[in-house]
Amino acid sequence: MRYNATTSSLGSLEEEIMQIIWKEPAASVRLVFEKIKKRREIAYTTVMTIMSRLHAKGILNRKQKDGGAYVYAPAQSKEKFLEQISERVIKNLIKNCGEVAVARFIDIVEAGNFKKSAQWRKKLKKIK
Amino acid sequence: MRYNATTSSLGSLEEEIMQIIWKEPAASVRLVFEKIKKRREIAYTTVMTIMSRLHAKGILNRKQKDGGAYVYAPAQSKEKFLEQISERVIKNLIKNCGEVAVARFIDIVEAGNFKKSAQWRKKLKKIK
DNA sequence: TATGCTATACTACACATTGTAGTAAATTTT
DNA sequence: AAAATTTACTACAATGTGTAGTATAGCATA
Repeated sequence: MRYNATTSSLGSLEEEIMQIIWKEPAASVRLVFEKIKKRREIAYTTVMTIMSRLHAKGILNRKQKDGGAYVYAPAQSKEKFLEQISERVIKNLIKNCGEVAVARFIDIVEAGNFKKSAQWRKKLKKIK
Repeated sequence: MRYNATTSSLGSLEEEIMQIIWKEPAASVRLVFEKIKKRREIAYTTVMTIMSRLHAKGILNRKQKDGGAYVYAPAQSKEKFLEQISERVIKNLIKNCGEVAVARFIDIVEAGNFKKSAQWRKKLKKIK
């Protein structure tokens, strides 16, 4: 276990569940459970606990499907969520590491090849 | 307590101690203890425990001052250390958040004003 | 309507990390 | 040798996360 650390702000199971829910934005515990169960052994209640916690954290919304089981939905789109995390992580990183972080970032982006690189390349260009 | 999260990879006391040691790169527990003690109540052994852990993690080196107390020194310069953290955090962030992180980062840097902004601005320019 | 399946709530435990510090033993200083 | 310091060892609390059992409540069907 362990070694989320440093960024995602979600644990591994939390992450796994969110990935499922973003694809299936109105999911019951059962549904999520079944999907995970296909891959590995896990208890229904484990999934339920995590989804409850995600709800308690405001990451998942839920509503009762006329009296029945809860239907969970992401409180934010995946995009928005990742944006928030990015924002938090980056600001924190810059606060702690300052210029070093900025320099490092540029190097990494320079070196990496991303799918939509054209897009941010354009953005980078704008910064004279 | 708590709420380091997301970046520093060091706890608050660990951080505090490292800041002292980077300024005073050959410090005994006693010295660090005295500095912290000036500001707030803390036990000698608390400082010692953390410095031992920092040593166990490879963040601090130590050597015996001819038989006497340990003298601790940062294993890496502050610069190098921050660089490593930055590297780890950024790569992880990009892995998790991809383009979103890159875009967000650029916006944040654009908006912020840093001391040595000229320096990285020059770097940014190079990326056509 | 009684019974049983399903969902939910509640509770609990393990383990890692970090802050906190006491105690005992070793070593240095006086 | 006595006193003071340093270290090693141990311990505990709080938090976050993964894990899951149990009990209860509610719906569905026999």
